[in-house]
Amino acid sequence: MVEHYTKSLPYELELTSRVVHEASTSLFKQKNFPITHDEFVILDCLSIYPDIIQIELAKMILKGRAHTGRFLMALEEKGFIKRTPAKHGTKLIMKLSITPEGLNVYKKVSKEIDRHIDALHERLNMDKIRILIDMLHDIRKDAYENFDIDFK
Amino acid sequence: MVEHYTKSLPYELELTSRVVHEASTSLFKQKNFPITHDEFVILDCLSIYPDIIQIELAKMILKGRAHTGRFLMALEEKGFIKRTPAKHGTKLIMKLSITPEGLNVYKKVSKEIDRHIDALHERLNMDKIRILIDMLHDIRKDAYENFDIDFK
DNA sequence: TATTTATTGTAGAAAAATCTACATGATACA
DNA sequence: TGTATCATGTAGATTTTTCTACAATAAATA
Repeated sequence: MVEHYTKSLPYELELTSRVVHEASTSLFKQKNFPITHDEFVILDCLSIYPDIIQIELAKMILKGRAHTGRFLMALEEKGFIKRTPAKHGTKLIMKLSITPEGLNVYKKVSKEIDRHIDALHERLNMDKIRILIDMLHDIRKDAYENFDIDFK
Repeated sequence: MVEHYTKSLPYELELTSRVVHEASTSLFKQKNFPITHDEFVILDCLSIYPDIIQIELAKMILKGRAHTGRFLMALEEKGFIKRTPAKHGTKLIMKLSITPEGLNVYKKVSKEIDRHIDALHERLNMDKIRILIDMLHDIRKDAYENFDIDFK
């Protein structure tokens, strides 16, 4: 039994996430990347799922639909993605695609971030990381089952 | 090596933390607790470290000093804590103490939260949790060593 | 054909989180 | 004694995040 909330796993997660977020922000600022951390996440998603639709993207990054739209707007204004009408099965959707400039930026930022993640992996041992990530999935599953969570 | 940032441990942490945060918010709302999640965290810290000073508290919860002051203001307005001048070694500081009403609320909320944390523990196995928490500490340590992080 | 549903764009407002700045009182120290 | 430092209180502004709302378009369906 854990005595205090601030020593519990959920709170430790919160703290760690905040620190990691701060580290990220600091890196993006220091390196003067032309995108934000959130925008990078979107580029990463698009590079994995080239055919993802906006609603799915929103679910994936756990942001609201409108909010996600804003990120996309910003990315498009910067010329890093394009939104073009396309067929998705029978439905018409806006296909999100990374532009060549977007891909450049994405690769540049990725490279930098990979360096840090690799360093982390060297410290932490890959098997444990695998276990950890599985646990994180469990925790999320648990939360979704027991609480009313939606991210609209 | 992890191929994509959104599959990496740092990002998984971020996602999980967001979900947990949402779950928390949902619980506090549903149960109509008279404090917010952040305020609960502060009560928890105070119950562990009754002699903590504001600056240390701020560091502990990873918020800025002024921001922390605001939380304390709110808690004091609600009558859940008191701030009284006191000696801290040779220095004069404001001693933060939980009022009886504050303690009641803290206990009530704790009890509810413990139920959920216990449930999580049943699913996750205590040894693994220990390992996980240690890893989280490592990750934070890593971040502090490699980035310029301060939370002012 | 008329209505409903799905996907998206985008503005505006609101809420939450954070930062900057200044002030106070007291001790430390040069 | 004068200056620096520490811990604090608190206002105001800014930034970030999120939500609400409305509009448009096209496909599904009744």
